[in-house]
Amino acid sequence: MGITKSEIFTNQQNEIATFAKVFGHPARVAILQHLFKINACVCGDLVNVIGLAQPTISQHLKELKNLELIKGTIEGTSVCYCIDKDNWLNMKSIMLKFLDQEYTETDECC
Amino acid sequence: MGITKSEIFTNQQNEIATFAKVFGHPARVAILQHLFKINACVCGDLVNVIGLAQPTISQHLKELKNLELIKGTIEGTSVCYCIDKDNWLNMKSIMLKFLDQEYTETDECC
DNA sequence: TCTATTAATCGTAATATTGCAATAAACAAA
DNA sequence: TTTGTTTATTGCAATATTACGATTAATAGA
Repeated sequence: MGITKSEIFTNQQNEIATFAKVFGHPARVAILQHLFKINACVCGDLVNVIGLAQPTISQHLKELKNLELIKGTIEGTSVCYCIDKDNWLNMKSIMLKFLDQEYTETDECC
Repeated sequence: MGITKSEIFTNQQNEIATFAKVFGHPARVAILQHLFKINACVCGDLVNVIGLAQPTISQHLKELKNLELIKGTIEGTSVCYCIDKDNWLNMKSIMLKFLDQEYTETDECC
């Protein structure tokens, strides 16, 4: 039905999935990598850098803003985007708990 | 159009997005957490543990198998699933490179 | 062989996502 | 005010995802 049954999962599981989902598109990965790389705010060159239409980029930026992974400051007619460092670290710690799970190999295993 | 323009992104960006996408559903997060937790193979109790219908679980397992994050061994009438440890570590190192990007705060930043 | 058990596949409905043209909104500068 | 620049929003078409009933396939055990 295209609808995820979030209510049968824990908050932690839904949170991990929500963060992962936003990274599940290469354009959003590219946007974040660019923001890290230039090490400063981006005012408007993302459309040229990524290569998708302006409304499409704007939509991807909105999803990143919704999770507060980036923040945008209005500078005249343009908007200045950068990584929201605190929230990025918070997300990272949640994702690391998931990725770093330990698995003790046992004989029972296939 | 619902179709991702993978060709305009780097292999690395697409790879990150592909892994992230599979973690972008709480059922798959829950399946993986269960496989880590019981620390052995699971032979068929996933449907009871997760709470989704058998065809749905089977479909999620298939996606995890496609990325080789889990492997299944046939044991009589049932199938035994466990984490593919080597490939998990490989995925982890790819994801960590993305999550661990350093951001040196500068004065130019908003 | 027949029956029960388990997991995969097929088919389909409902919903979500992606992408962009067109447009709107907000502001700077002439 | 008018014009140009930049970003957000709207609306829509195409495709993807999620979920599950029905069915199939494979095998164990009676």
